[in-house]
Amino acid sequence: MVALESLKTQDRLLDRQAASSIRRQIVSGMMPPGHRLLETELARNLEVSRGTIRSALMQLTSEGLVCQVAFTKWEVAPASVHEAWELYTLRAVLEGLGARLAAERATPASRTQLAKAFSELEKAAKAGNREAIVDADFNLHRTVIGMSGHGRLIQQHERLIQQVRFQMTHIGLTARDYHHLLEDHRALKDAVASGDADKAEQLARTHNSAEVERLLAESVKEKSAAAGRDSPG
Amino acid sequence: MVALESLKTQDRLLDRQAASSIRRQIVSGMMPPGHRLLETELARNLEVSRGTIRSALMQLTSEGLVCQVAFTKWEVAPASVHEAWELYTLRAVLEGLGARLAAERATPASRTQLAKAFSELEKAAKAGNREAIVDADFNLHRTVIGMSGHGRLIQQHERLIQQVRFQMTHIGLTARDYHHLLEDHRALKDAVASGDADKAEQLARTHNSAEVERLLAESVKEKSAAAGRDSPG
DNA sequence: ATTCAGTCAATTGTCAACAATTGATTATAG
DNA sequence: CTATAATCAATTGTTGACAATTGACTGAAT
Repeated sequence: MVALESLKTQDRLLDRQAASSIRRQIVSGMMPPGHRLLETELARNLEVSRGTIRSALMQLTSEGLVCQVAFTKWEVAPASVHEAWELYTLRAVLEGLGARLAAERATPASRTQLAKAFSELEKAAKAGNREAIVDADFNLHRTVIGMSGHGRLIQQHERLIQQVRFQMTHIGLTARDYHHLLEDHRALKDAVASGDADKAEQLARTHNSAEVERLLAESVKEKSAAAGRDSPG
Repeated sequence: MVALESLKTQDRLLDRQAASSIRRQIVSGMMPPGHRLLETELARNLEVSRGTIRSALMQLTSEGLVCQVAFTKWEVAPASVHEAWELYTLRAVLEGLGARLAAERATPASRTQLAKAFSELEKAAKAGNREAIVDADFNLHRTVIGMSGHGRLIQQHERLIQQVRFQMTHIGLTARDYHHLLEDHRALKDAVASGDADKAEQLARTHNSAEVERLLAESVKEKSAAAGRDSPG
């Protein structure tokens, strides 16, 4: 049976649609960090009222993509190594919990779904399609979290992913080589599918911790390079 | 030097004040789970416009205290064992991360603050003041998280605490005996203050896991008692 | 008795006008 | 020339009116 799409979906509300539109533009990099958001301009472009835009901007603020200075302005959230550090440290523990619960609750159906998500990643990696790899990567993580049966975790994780994509675009964290990426995910998938909760949690955490390490390493490199330029003598 | 209160604080915005007012009423138990929230009535009571109330309700929705059914109604969020389970599992990993970071970054000043927060709990426990104990308990956890220097963690933790208090009020989880409570917190405080990150994380996690166990144990008891009433033969 | 379309009151969703605040600009005093 | 106060345009904050949607109620057809 195909689940009938709920007619009471909230997506038809104008403020949600406006938020989706602006979110896409932020996450895709079209609107860079610090970009000023004018209610009037957005209202004109999206052909809705200012009140609707305000509602959308408030949603995006609660998602961490927009910042508000009361009585003054709205801006796209800043991107920095510290922001990225916050996201990855949070992500490590949230995905750790998700992987543990997923392993404990795996069913034949969810295992199949997980295997499928992994094979999509494999396919993308073999094709070498950069964008498809990123999508499949996030989707695999989303699948694991979805298996947890933890509503709040699922929602927070989704928000986190959007923020990670946003920061990635602007921090310029280089991609890992596909072989290691694939093996990391295979191990995680197998741990979850086999019900090894401890191992699943540990793999999910170290997977993200590794990203933090790479991030900080690159940031140190950049800093020392900048210092070298500043005072080359 | 006393920090000058920022004049640009967002608290003077009417929607924030309205949200605070409604939040207080929900967390304190005045508005029970499922209680219907009428925009017009709230607007009348708080003497602001409906638009302002809408904005407040959206904030509270993003905080997990209110639910929206589009075009139909706003309600106080449901309380249940599952909700409480979600909160405590999340809390375990978030406070685990917070305690780890706090231990890594402890300074003389923050250690003093932590010691003070603990002694407040001690004082409340000795006095046997139920409400003061709960406040001091949450405040101690807040202090640890605050030491992490992790903005997103601090914000999410604050939201989590509000939700926990709300659920506690309505699930009716009985209090632990003060002795064990105090010793748990003393151990956590000492681990953080001494910079033992691994131990701090582990203590923070098990402290919360224990609450989950108690929660589930009581829920099973209630269920079997209910089953006993239903089919006593 | 039951189903189904129509009606209606209650409620939420959207909008456009108005008020308040801010930061930049200009004018003024020293 | 600098510091300070007054002014102003741009922008956000708040409101009340209007539109759309829902769920309950009604009554006719079967």
